Amino acid sequence: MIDKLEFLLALAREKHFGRAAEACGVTQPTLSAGVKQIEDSFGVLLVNRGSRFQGFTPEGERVLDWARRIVGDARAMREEVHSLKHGLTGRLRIAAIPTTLAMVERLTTPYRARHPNVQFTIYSRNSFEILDLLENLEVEAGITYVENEPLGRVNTVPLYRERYRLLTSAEAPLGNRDSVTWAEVSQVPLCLLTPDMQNRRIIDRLLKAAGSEARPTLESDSMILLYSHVRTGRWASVMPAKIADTLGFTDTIRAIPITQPEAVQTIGLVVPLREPMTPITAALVAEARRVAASLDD
Amino acid sequence: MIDKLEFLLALAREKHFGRAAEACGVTQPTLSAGVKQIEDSFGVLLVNRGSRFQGFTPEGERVLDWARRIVGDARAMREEVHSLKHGLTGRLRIAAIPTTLAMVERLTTPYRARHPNVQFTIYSRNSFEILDLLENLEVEAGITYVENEPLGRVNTVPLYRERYRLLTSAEAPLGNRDSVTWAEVSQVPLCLLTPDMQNRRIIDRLLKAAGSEARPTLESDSMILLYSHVRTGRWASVMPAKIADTLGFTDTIRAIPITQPEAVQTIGLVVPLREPMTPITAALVAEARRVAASLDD
DNA sequence: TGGCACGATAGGATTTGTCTATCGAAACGG
DNA sequence: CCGTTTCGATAGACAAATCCTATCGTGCCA
Repeated sequence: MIDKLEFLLALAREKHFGRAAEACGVTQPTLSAGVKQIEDSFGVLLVNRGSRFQGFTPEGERVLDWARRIVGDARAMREEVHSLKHGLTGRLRIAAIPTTLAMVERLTTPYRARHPNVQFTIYSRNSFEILDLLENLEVEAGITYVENEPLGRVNTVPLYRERYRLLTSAEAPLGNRDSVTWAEVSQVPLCLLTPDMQNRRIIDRLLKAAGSEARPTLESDSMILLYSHVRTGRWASVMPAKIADTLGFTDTIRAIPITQPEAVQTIGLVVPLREPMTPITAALVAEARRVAASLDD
Repeated sequence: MIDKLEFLLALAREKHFGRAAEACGVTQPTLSAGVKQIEDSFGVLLVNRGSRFQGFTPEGERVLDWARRIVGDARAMREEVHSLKHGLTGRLRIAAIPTTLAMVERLTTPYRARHPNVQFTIYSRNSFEILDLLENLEVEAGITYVENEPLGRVNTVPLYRERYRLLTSAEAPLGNRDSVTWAEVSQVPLCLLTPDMQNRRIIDRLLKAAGSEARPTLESDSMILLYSHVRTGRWASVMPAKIADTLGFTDTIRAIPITQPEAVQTIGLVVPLREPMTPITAALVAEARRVAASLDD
């Protein structure tokens, strides 16, 4: 029964019987039969199909919702029992928005010290994708903005507040200032994240509020790419203070606070709303609570 | 998998492999094998056995906790899908403490008017048993005291406040009074519920606070038995006002308010803490919310 | 109108589940 | 102290389910 529900989850993820089957480690006929069997047992069609996958029926969506919960609970059960015997082991998967990647180490390092047998997988994703991964049980936790956009059925642990800096060469215009306004920043050609990132949307909003538009000379979904450009001293960018502090720049690069308005966004850990949490997740939440105080200065 | 978890729940309930098997509609070897299989798949012993059932291991208790949730969710899923197609059907099982039995009709009558295809099963149980039945998914809802003793993982909907009356013949001592004190009540021989009932414990406590002891001439766990005795006019009792009003007594029986202290206990509907609730349970909660206002006068 | 992608179906091998019958250990009763 | 009973485990046979390979049918697209 639970296996069949996993079939449904895979199908929702892949939107394709063949790939879903592969993801479950079975053949396509097996997955088809499994889905059909659930449908028969409920007496309701769950998947609309006409020679190819066409999404779920309303009943299917409801079943999917329950399936996520039941499968998640079943995994949590296994994990908890296992950890009672062997301590914390397994894999902790986290999805984080790019601007937070440099601080993930602040969580993983003490976590690993406490639980050396846990392996990590960290994905760099935008905030929508993170919620999707959480929903579909593909990650145990996310790190993203926690107060702007609606999050869904999750628990959040605030980690720190993000403040913004203009990163630019000391020689460049504005390079000698102690603080700049968003209006001034908007006049500078910037390296920014792509617009699918919430950080970029926030910056766009702030610039617009200052009466201007963002004029990025360079966009990327990779922080390391932006970072490497800024390091040359020939490109400017707006980044969270935390990144600038963590990565460290050369002397010729200045990180200038941006005021008017002093924009503050709360970054937090996001975990599925499950009671109780899996041991691996619970340990991460505990770590986040500990770390939060020291992060937010 | 889910079937095996049901085996575990049955075993926890019956504390006996044979009876648990019977409850699941399988033979004892089948249930034994099912339990063993879960143990093997987890690599942990869940049940202590030495020629007979000796309870669960700590790991077993944790698994049991998850099993209750998973099995409950699986049932809720089935029920919800079914109700999407056929409207509300099935059986609604409620366990209520005896003193509330006379008012259950106030819930079931409007419920049935709205959902004529739902069948009811109502159990008369004490408050501990009710929580046990809820925990083990053997009833969908309970009706009991909601603020005194700890309840566990449940949602509550207050229904009404219980006040106490001395039921006695007009000819008897105190029979001509407009109100009596608990101290006075303690002097009268009473018909009361047995001490496993919370109502009885509350009355005992009130009498003790008034400096006396309960001196029941007759104890029973059945309200109809107490009621029939009191109706003769030859026995006295302390009952909630709601009962006296609902059942109606002959002219010669008086229901005298008991003061000092004016004792008030909140009675409420109790349902498992599940999100979302099963449709049948959700409808009951909705009914309870509607009825609560009109009940509490 | 072929070619192709995708899901359904058929048939057969394997695994899993369940039953009856029986065993062995512990508890019970005289 | 020794039969008797109770309870759960085990063995073996049978039935049911699951899963695979191979193939079919349909709609889509060039």
